Amino acid sequence: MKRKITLKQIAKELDVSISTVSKSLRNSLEIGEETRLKVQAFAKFYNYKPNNIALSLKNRKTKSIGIIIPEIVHHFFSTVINGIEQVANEHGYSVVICLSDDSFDKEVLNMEMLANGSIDGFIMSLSKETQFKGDFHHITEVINQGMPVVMFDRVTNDILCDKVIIDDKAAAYEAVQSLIDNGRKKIALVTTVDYVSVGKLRTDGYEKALLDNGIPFNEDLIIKIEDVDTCEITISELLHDRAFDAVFAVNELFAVTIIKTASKMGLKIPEDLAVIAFTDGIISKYSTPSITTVSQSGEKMGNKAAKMLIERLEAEHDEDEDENENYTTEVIETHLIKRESTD
Amino acid sequence: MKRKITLKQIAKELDVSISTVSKSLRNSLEIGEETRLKVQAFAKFYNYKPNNIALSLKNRKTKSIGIIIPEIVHHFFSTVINGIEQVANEHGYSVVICLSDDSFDKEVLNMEMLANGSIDGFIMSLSKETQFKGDFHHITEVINQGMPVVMFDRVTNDILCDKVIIDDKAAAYEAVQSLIDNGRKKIALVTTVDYVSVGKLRTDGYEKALLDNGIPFNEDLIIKIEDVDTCEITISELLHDRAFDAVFAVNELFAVTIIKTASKMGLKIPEDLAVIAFTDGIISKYSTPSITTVSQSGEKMGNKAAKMLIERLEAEHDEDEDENENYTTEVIETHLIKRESTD
DNA sequence: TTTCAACACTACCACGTTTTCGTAAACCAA
DNA sequence: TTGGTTTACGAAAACGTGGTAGTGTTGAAA
Repeated sequence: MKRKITLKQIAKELDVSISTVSKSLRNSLEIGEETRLKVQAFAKFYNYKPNNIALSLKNRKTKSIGIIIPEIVHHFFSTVINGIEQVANEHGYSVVICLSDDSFDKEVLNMEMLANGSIDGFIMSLSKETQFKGDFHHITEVINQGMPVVMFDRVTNDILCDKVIIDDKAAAYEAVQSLIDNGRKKIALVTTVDYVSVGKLRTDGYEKALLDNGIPFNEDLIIKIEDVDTCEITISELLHDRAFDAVFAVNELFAVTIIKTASKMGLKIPEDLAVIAFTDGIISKYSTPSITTVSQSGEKMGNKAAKMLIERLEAEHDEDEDENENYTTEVIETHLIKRESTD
Repeated sequence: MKRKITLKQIAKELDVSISTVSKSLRNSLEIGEETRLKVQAFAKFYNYKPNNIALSLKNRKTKSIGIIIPEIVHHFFSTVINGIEQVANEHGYSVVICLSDDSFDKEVLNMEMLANGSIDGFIMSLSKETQFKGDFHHITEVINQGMPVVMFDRVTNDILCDKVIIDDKAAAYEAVQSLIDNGRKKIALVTTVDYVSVGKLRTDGYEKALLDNGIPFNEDLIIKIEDVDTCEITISELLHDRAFDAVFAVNELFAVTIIKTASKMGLKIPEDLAVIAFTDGIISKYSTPSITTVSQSGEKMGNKAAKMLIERLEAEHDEDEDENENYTTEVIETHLIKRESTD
């Protein structure tokens, strides 16, 4: 068990000073060729690699970026991480991931833990509880300390920073419009209890599409679901009354559950019931019938978020005191992926 | 934009020495109460938090653990990360994640990047390419430097370290046995090209179950699939001949594809074709019909792996030179989750 | 012979912490 | 007063690195 070798050890071994070793390895001209080569050979032999921690301390840069998301076992978030990691890696950054479990306290804790020097900047999506509370002091604090933050998907207007989102309202509008175009009149919206920003926006889009097409907006057709496992009853009752002939679900889990319930009742998809879901994940693709979805390219969001963050990190160096923080909000394109659940 | 405050700044501001500040904050008795309280109040007011990087450098401990996995957009791996994160968090560790994309080079690169001080230990699952090449020098090197490594799922016998696996062979055996118990005789195995260790083991279990039940092992019933998207043809041909009445698939993607293909051909599941898949993910749960699977609790694997690693990290401190590395291999229990795709 | 540059290298500082050791001042007993 | 202990604090080293500013030697030009 040989510990990693340091400059100091090399210096001692070769009987030169630490600086000589350091300079030799960086090919400085101040060092004579003989010494330089000797040091380099020695370093190579012992596989010398500078210690990241020491470098971080010295440069005040860790070359790693912190990601805070509500959960990781979720296709959308995994793809975002994937997207972030790609760009980060290209630029020599590593990613540190913390999960908030949709809890405010964990989000705060994790941010504080990472903010004390561990990372150079944050990419995050708000936890449900944080959105509900509307308490963002932990984020402002981090930003005030000069640490750049990029928010994605679940963002808030209360914080000024770079953001990456999709146009939830427009996407929902498009989805509902396509149902209407196919002759559907009674379109239900299946959503979550809506303190989460995106749920609200999607509902807005749904409503607008209806109204623009002269279809009255009916509160009874908005089904709010707290827990997926208990929603079957509600849905089957409504289906029994043939209260609607199409469904727009805010996520694919709701969609697939509805389809399963409807199928059990003998309804044909899409003839008797058309279904569109938000968020394109694996379930939609492999469900029977496969589900038409609104794509929400997590990878692209991740790419973009990482790019924005890294750009800001590298820029900071130069400007320094230039306080014109022109934050931008990037909107990622969505489109409808037509599959078997619609005609 | 106020930068984070340091001990030095506090010291200067209060006109005491750095050591006094440090000691006051750690409630050392050597410091008089008056000074101590003054310092603490000041520190609290300016929200002083020790710098993690400096602490890491001093303590030679980063309190973070590195995870290297082939990909993150994969339910199994997400759950493992989840499991690791839970335990890590409880013990005050953060996790740094790097993706190998199943590439040997990226795996090596990422490990080298993290090994230079960024983390205290690794939890990893081998990339396909690494398993194929059989080149593990990057891992031995890290271990030789005294950095503990825990491998999970895709492991190798060529490396001595702690491991967390499931008994792939036994699990496959159990699955196939259950098909046989239900009267199936012509059982196909759908697997990947098998340089990945687990594929091999599952095949072994499949074979053993057949032989133990006096069913001849038929090479033609082993279907090796390179790419999911192109496998439909192969499968439909075989199904057409009614070459088999049951399928054991090494992952749920294969399983769901088979079910879709069979359904299109008018076959009834499970009457005409029973299906069991390895790896319990969301697809199996929400597919129609839902798929019977071998559970492979990623979360438990993650929990266990993290526990093993952290235990070793905390222990190291004491023993130090005690070289009796008694590595263990933990086997996580699996069980069959019966769903609609079998009778 | 002096001076000046080039060369080859070393000293020192800073990054932020903790910790060991040291020491001045105050107090007490003899 | 002397010697010893306690109280309250400070100096400095260490972790590993990298940059700036020296320092001393040599050789050559003035």
